[in-house]
Amino acid sequence: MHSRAIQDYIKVIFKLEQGAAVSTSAIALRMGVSQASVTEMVKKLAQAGLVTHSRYQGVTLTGSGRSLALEMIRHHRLIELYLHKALGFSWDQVDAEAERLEHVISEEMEAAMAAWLNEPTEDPHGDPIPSKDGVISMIRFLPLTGMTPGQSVRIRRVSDSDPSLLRYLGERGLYPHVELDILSQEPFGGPLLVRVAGVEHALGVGVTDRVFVELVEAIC
Amino acid sequence: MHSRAIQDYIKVIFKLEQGAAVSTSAIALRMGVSQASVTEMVKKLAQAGLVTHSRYQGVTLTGSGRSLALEMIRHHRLIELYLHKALGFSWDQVDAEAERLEHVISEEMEAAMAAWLNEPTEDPHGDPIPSKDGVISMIRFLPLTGMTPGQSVRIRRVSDSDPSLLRYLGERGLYPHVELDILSQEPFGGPLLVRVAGVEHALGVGVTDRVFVELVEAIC
DNA sequence: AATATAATTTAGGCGGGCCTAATTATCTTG
DNA sequence: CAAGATAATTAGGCCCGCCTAAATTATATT
Repeated sequence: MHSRAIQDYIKVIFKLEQGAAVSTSAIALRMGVSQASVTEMVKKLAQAGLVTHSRYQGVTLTGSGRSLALEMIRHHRLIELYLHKALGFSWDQVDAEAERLEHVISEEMEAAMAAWLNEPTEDPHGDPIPSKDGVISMIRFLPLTGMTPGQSVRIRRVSDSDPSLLRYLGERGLYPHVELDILSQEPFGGPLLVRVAGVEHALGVGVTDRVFVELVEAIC
Repeated sequence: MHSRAIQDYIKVIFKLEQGAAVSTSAIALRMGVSQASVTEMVKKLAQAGLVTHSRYQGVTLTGSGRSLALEMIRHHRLIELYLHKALGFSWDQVDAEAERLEHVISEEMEAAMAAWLNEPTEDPHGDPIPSKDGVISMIRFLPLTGMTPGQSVRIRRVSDSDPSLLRYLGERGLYPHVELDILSQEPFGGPLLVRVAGVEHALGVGVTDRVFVELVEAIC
């Protein structure tokens, strides 16, 4: 079994990997450790066959590295959704709890939660849950920043990195699958005016950059 | 926060402590580590104010050591019961899962499970669940070994140390709160004959030593 | 092409938790 | 009571995952 540290590194590498290899400094920044620690750990990961690495070039996940990452992400997002649906956690609390639980749950617990949730495909923030055999939706949604007045959009995903942003959104009913009308965009970095369930909100760029949407087909 | 290793040691010491101080060798045996490791860790526990220790004498939990032990035990047993009731785990599976989960759940998760379970006081094996403020039932039940024919008894607790024993008991409906009639005791270490829900079973001493009961008041 | 700057790696150290082997304290018994 | 047996401790090492400081390699600029 891979250590908790290894699991965390692999998850971070997966999230940073966008086609290209990942730099050690990017990993160090995201993990909050020194670059030297990353270099050292990367050697261990390569040793274990989880990544490929050539000195001074970046790091790339191997097949088994990717599998491990997806397993951890599946655990994490299933746990988030389970805590929300079964135990009444609010969506800003679930990430921290899942971060610790994801490393210790058994296959049986994963399966039991997935069954209870009816084999779900997305977590409370709209992030896709990989299937047991490692299939994950790769759909990219559009940032709310940049939508033009007159459009109707549906929220599909929200950044889960800041609990206070989640509380802010929650208080205004801005959850995945909720529809918005884009009313207007104030200039010079001003807010985006939107209408949700008949109520208007002025959303700053710090919000709209972290909310992702799809266009709603006009009903003709 | 105390490390997982510290939490495990404290739990073991609590379980071994029966009025008297606990020897390092007893801890080593139970933890499956060398005595040297125990000596070393005991120093750390004393340092942290969790135990008192004088060289070559045993170890005794302090107030905060006892609190920590009870907190871990509360986590463990709540998790066992939750997995059983909410996720359909069988009672022989819950211990292993709880052993890992008990170290990582938050206060919120503990509270949410306890509320969902309606503030329970015993786990699936009949072991008492300490309350949030550290109160735990100290009732000792009688080993089924030694009950005399003609008595009616109610199972109250079962040793959870052997999953195969739990499966054996489960297959025969021998759960806590089930009533038995003691029919006869075969001599020379022979089996105890009991009747459960109209069905007779011959239970070996390896079973009856690990099942604990209370007498059922006769209905006059 | 030469050099400054930035990224990466190596060197050497530290604490946690474990080990074996050697030593010391306590208990038991002739 | 002394000697052997047993229990507990110390000494010295190992692996993991982290650190800082120093060296090395890549890249960007002139």
